[in-house]
Amino acid sequence: MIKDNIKIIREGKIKKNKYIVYWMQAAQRVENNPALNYAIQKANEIEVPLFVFFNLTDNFPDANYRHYYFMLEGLKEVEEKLKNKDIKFIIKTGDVTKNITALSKKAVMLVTDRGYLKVIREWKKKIAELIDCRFLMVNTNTIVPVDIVSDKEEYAAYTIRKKVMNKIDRFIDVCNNNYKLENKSVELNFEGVKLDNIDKVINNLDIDISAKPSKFFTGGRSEAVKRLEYFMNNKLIKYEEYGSNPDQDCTSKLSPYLHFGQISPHYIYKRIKKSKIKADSFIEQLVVRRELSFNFIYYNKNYDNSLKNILPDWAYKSLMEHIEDKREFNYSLKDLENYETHDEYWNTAQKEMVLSGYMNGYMRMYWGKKILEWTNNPQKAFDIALYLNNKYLLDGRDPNGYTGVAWIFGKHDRAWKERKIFGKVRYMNKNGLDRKFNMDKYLKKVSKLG
DNA sequence: ATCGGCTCGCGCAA
DNA sequence: TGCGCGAAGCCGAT
Repeated sequence: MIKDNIKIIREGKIKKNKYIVYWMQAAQRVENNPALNYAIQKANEIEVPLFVFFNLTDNFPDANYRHYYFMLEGLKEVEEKLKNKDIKFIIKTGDVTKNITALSKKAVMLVTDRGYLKVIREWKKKIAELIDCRFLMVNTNTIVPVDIVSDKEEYAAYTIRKKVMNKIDRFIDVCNNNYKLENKSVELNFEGVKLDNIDKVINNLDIDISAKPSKFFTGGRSEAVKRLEYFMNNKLIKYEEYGSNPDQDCTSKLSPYLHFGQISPHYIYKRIKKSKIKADSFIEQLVVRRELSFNFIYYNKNYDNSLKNILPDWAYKSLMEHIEDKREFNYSLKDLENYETHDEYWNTAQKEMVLSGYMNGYMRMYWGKKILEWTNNPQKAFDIALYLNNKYLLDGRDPNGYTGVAWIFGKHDRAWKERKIFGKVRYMNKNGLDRKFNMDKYLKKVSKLG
């Protein structure tokens, strides 16, 4: 295990006690899970049993029926896979701080995976103050840990590219699979939530049910691997040319699985490399763009709220200089949410997201640029875009999502020719879509969704 | 169809 | 200090 891949959240002696707990949160998988591996190794070394714990929190910000359903499908697979390894898996509802604190009382140490969202980091900080055993986390969801890549918020992709690419080799092998637990019997005096019936589990949660589960995505690691193999065999070779093209279907669609940690980026990277297919532009997405997103939300605590503190000065200043510019169209959240604008391409993109939980990458840019154009205040536009993004996309509430929305407003981008509303922030329009793509084909594709 | 200019600032070469 | 260049562009000139 590589030292740099582990972070001690709370020091503390390793106590003589009943068990080790792996609190699974960001890495919802059994395979290629460095945190699980670490916990198993430690349990064997100290000669204690181990169990895996998952806290099913019903007040996770912006998470709704759609997200919970996909997540629980994935957790059901985790349950089966752990059972095959004779590792006990306990899911509990309720307050995460209380639950983890209670479990820690009999724990030799507490191991968790590394989530980067503010809400997760705050949970851990709070828990660290309440417990008295050792508490550490293992990096699982990026290949290179964000603070090893860089010690500051990066300006753009070109400033982070070298920093991350030349560290991949150091971390790529942390996710091996062949760890076996030796002490298997754990005595626990409580029962966890059963996952046999996902609908029943969801009915018992107090969550927003307005976004229904996606018919086009099934959660779980095996589904993710299936998609990866299909992508490699059929799409990867064309990815560089057609990957961003809305009239093609040329992407991996692995982002929801990566979001929930159902598949490891290390595994994807290795699998792609092993295929020997030239995949520079896919690796650019998987590694450079992805690590840039994590860098942004790790070093900028305003990632979900204040444009003033998110954007480079030139972009914020420029948008503000145009705040009084007349907007030709001005839509309410309801108009947008129900895809009722004058713009058929925009409506289609929004519809794709609402119906499927996914939106084509290029259309995500166009979609966001129009929200900026049609809203009388950039901050309001940012809030609306983030709200819709997080509500409907299965990969919403992800570092990539926050970064993608910020990009619309100039983050990680450069200045362009001055124009109305946008100022120097990059502009996009319908002509660009018509020029580059067969948009009728995209419209037809989405109309088939329902 | 293709191309240059637009415009800012980081990082690196010198 | 100067220079090259950057997530996916736009627009007008040729």
